[in-house]
Amino acid sequence: MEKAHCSITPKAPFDFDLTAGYHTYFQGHYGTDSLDQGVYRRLLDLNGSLVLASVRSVGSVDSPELSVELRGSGLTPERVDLAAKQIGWLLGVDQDLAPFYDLARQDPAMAAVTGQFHGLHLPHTATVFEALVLGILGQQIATNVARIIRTLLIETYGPRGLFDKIFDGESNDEEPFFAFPRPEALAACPVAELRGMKLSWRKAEYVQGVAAEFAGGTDMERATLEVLGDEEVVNRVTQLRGVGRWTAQWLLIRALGRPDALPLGDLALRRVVSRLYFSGEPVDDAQVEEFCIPWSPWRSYATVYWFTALRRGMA
DNA sequence: ACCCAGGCATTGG
DNA sequence: CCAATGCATGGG
Repeated sequence: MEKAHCSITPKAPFDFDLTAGYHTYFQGHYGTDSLDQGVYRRLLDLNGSLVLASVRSVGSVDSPELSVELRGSGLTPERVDLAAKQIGWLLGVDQDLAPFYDLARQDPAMAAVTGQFHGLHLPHTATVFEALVLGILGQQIATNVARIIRTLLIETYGPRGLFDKIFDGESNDEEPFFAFPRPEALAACPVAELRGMKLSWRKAEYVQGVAAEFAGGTDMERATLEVLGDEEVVNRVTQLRGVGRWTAQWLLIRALGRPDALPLGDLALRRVVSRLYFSGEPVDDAQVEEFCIPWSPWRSYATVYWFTALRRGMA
């Protein structure tokens, strides 16, 4: 077991606790990610070998700096660099929040939200596959139910590594960490077995199908989708069974970091827009879409900040 | 016991 | 092309 260190300089403003916390749904632990005592941890799957990254802030919101400790084997300089890139991507460190904040200033409700959550960047998933599977697992069910199901899938089929929990120290207190399941692992898993993950037949079929697509080589990897326009990405991923416009829009936000996606159909989005802007009167998707026109081309940011307000009890 | 929750595909008009 | 329906699970 080798150890290596590196540092990352996010684009300011960057609030580490908020951003890592959003990634874990403001729970100490959510699926593959944990935020504990100011340390964000994630088991990276670097070309098939497992590296535990422990990240903490050594700067401030306006002068951010992250210290990363890596543990694993084969930590060559190239792989350390790759790990740093992945951590940076997971935490969205390169995003420039300024244009969105400028727009938010014109809206009192949003100005309050961006004031409260100043420095929140939009976290990303490690892969397109991860965003798709998490999306499917989250369809139409309550977030806490989704959390149970996602965690079960990850801890059953995800690559597992045992690591000392102490940051930058040694102890005999080892703890298991999980990376997101690889496509091959889920593709090899019969639908009947996936149903044991508290999935409906339908969702088990969706997950199996998406896994088979990615295990067999696909034209939907991030490198491929990256060069396409939003619409073209949506057209392509909605070809997959189980992936509709809601999942596709969340994929644009979470897996590709697109700034202007809008997950219409999302009940929570309707609820938060209703509460913040329509005095709690119910709104439908058409009203949400119309209302969000002025937020373009920053609708992903508006969406994530509204969700944060909702999750943190501001709406 | 019910009803709803950060949808989707399928089916029937 | 729009509306209705089944689906799994856990919490209110």
